Amino acid sequence: MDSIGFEPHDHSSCIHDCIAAVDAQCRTAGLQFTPVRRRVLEILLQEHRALGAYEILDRLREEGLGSQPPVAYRALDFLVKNGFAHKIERLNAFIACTHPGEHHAPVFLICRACDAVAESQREPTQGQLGQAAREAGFVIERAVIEAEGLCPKCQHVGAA
Amino acid sequence: MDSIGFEPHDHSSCIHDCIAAVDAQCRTAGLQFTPVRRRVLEILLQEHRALGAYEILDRLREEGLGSQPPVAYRALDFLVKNGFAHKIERLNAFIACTHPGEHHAPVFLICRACDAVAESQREPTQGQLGQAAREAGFVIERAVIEAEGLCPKCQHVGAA
DNA sequence: TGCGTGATGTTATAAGATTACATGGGGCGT
DNA sequence: ACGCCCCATGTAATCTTATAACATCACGCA
Repeated sequence: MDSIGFEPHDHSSCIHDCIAAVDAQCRTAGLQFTPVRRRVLEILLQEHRALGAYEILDRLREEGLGSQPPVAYRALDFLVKNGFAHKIERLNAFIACTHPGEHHAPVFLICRACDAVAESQREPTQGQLGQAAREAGFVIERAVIEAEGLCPKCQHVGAA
Repeated sequence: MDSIGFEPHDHSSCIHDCIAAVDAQCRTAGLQFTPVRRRVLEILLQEHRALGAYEILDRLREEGLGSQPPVAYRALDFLVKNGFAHKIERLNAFIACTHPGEHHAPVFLICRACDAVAESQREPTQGQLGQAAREAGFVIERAVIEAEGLCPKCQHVGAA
């Protein structure tokens, strides 16, 4: 799994590896990786784009795994809280983490043309955000960093 | 008006100055700074925190300036599009810009205890986000950078 | 067995945002 | 003055996103 998500890669093994990693982590952390939670993560992993909660819910419904919003939101809460998925605030949508379990300070690059989302990692307390916070005497606990623009592929297509 | 919003300051003059600055800018840019738009900006300026669209709508309603959601959303769209206000994605809420008209790459520091929001400016193409984008071949058009944590004042109160 | 904890099922509703269509007022060319 | 266009506004309806509240179930454990 690479840190940048725009390159082609072996997707089915990427899915399998992620599930296995999360499964192992849940075991050691004493967390219940239940069928719904696992399935939601699989659904998210099938795309390198963000899915809305209701999009996920639709798929769960088709599979008979639950039909009401709280089912999807609860699974997503679990995944997000434990760092297995992230919420993209800009899109009100969710995406699987590409570095499950690693120390977390995600940065997202969102392509406005093809909706692909790449996740990268940065130290939030360094760099310009950290500097702004230090100047203000502000203590950062979490940071949302989401850039919107064009991925390499889409820069060369319509070239809007 | 300072670039960091946690210090005490002369708030009524800050409001007045902002409105005057925006008014002048609208004049030169040929934009209509209508009563609803002006009032919404005033409402936002009265607080150094983000307000939801419906919170704003409630105040407009009390004043007889409009009662349906589109009234508030349209005014907010105008203000955001022209850089006089910003949307805080993390909160689904809006805040007046503290640097109206200046070249814009805002960074927000959101206090989770008192809800104060400070706005600072950074060059988005520099720093860690820019670096991540460059590595990925991604072209940034807009960036959402919102840090959540504790402002100086709240660090010394309950000390959660 | 009985209890507590955490996951699920289900109903209802809150909160945030947009679509669509009707109305009105100001500037401008004729 | 007239008609026209553009932009802003008024309003109803609807859609999307998210949560509250409460019942039930399964498991581990005293």
